[in-house]
Amino acid sequence: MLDQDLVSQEYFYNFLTGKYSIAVMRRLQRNLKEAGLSITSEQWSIMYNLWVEEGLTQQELAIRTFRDKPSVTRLINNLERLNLVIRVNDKNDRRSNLIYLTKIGRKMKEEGMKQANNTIEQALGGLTDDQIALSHTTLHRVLFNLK
Amino acid sequence: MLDQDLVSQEYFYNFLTGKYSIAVMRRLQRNLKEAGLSITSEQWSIMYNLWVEEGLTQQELAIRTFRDKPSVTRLINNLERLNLVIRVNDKNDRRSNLIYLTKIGRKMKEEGMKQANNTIEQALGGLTDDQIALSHTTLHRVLFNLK
DNA sequence: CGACACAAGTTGCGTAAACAACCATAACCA
DNA sequence: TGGTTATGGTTGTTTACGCAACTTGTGTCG
Repeated sequence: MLDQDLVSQEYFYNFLTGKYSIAVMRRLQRNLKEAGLSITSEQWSIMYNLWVEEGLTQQELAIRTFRDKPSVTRLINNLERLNLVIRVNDKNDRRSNLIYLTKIGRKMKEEGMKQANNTIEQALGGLTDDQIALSHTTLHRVLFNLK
Repeated sequence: MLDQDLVSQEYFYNFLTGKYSIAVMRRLQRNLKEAGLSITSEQWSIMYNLWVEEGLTQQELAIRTFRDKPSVTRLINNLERLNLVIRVNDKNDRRSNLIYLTKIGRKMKEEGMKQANNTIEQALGGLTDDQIALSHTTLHRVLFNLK
């Protein structure tokens, strides 16, 4: 491969190294902070899934956030320390923890989603609905390919 | 915002939480490992920029990889320990370090780029050139918006 | 029933991240 | 020229990640 190919394919390599994603997550982090929510974007991703559905197992959260089990264990540890979620041992399968939001965690939903939507608007500004929809298809395929 | 909106907009929130990027970077990591290259995907992103152009400052590497200065400092530390790069103090501006590849680092280019291209092929399999080009436009805009 | 595979979660270790504070050198400009 | 500002890099702290190894509890099947 020639050097000029390296450069012309820069987009692909930016994708490989997470450049786009770093940009988006950093902005989300900043927006959350400015809104007075002291959670990280990673913690947000757990909270988001619980806002959609409570009582998920850590395993299920790992799948939905595409993180591994140890990462989820530690994210839940930190969220529990912040009094945003609690672990409830599953009576039917004592291996599992079911994760529930606390009152504070539930109350955070409104502002948390607002900042998420802000971030998305900032990221996608100037793009048409068609462009966005097509990228959706593409990224969905990427996830399917790599799963 | 209603709960069903949460779900229908799932794509956006996956983007926010870096789900796509995690998938790609993890695959790159795996491909590198299977090819016998013991570097992380983050280290790869530094090496890639040096394969394109040697003698960059850490500041310039930070901009090109969209990472902050401390991250680059530590990535270079680790790459130096692996004997893949060296810091050379700039005679003209003694604040700067110019980063050069070692022989080993240069030799790694071929296999490193091969695995990167493998990863991209795996990620984009089944997508048309048009789809890919459009996503390129979209992601480029995202970066522009958030820069 | 009991051995064995499997699944959920945790812990250990090395690496990487953001942010803030800091040092050294260079550039600016009054 | 001398003080202020800006820039390149490092260090400290907390958080997060990936992988491997481990514990505990469930399911399976001879």
